[in-house]
Amino acid sequence: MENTERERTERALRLESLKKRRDFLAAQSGLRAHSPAFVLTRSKSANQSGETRVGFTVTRRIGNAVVRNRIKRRLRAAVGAVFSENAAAGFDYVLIARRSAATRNFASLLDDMKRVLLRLSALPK
RNA sequence: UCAGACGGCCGGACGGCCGCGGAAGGAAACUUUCGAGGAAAGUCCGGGCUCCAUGGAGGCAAGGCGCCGGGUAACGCCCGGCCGGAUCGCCCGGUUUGCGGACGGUCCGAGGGAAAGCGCCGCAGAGAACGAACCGCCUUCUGCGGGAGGUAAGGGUGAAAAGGUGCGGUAAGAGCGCACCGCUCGUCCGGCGACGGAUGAGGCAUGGCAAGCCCCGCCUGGAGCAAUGCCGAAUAGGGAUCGCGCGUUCUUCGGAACAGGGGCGCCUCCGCUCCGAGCGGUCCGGGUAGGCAGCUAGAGGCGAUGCGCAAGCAUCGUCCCAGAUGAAUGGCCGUCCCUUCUCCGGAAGGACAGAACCCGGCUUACAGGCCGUCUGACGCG
Repeated sequence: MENTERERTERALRLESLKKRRDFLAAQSGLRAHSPAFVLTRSKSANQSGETRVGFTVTRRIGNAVVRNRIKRRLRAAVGAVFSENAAAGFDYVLIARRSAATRNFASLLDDMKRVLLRLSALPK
């Protein structure tokens, strides 16, 4: 069951990465904001570790292994550039990639991410 | 020079600034160094490695393989041959449409056995195989419609039609006879062998399909790195041990009497029956999450020399070249190389595709480029 799920969605890590399936599910059931290349979700409450953790979800529908790897790397690079200043500390984030994440201009990707983080902060708790 | 076929190779290059994974050094900050592919893919074969099973030999079943020799750890892979087929060139016989044979080039072939047996051979065609008569041909009979007999030369059908061509022969024909070619069998010679050559005999009915069953020969235990080994929380449960406790009295320590609690639908009495322990500490073994090992120096890469037609092998030298585990290669910039678009200033993009224990193969995907061989066209000498 877990195995087939893993095969179907294939997730990745960074910053302090999410590793457990239940952590992914928790973050995805929290707050949610959309952008052209990805969807960003954040857990409802801070985790125990106090560190900001990020996970990536790139489903098999997006493309083959090469495309999925590229998307994870680009999103990871964007997170590294933006999160330290703009993200809420201690929360779990999950980025769900869309197809255009592979080709969207990187500067636009950074703008998207800043905007989406602001929107999440503005939403009611 | 261009085009096509086949084979082999490469598959964007260099640099800068931020980051990522491993290793080494360091007390640390950090430094140094390495970091995806020819297919990493499909998981189709062959092995290494690990665990399980397994006395020896033989037989049966199932599955796989199938010309010969060599290469290899091994293979269903590779190399070199043989044979067969397709095609092109050239020569010869013959003839002038065609046909047969020899030689050479290129390509293709799951290429043992079809006079062991069974089965199948659509459509067309008379007939697709216990040697066949639709038309035709010949002989003969006739009531002129046709009948009987002979005949595989000709026509027609088909992927395939009962050895081929020619001459003789005949009523017409036929290996019926002869020559050449082909076939089968024998002998001799050459070759390790598949097989080839020569020669003799036999006129020589006995089609194709075995990636249909089958026959013959050879090979074969099973599962896989989520293998397997080690370490090992929290929580629950198991065992050992210590402390306190385990109603009262008696005891020969087995128990007995009384008291207490529960059940027999409910209340009272009586009767019967059942229950009487735990709590805390320490330690032990199994074992889950998790962690470590397996995990990368290898049938290894590169170079030289020697052997071999080649696949490849041997010797020497030299190099260390990913080891992640929600899984490391990214972002930005500059110069150059290609491709596309263009308002000629520039803009966009870089084939197929991402290691997961490791090798040898096969298959499939692949923009563009380079080299070689062959064929054709044009040009030059």
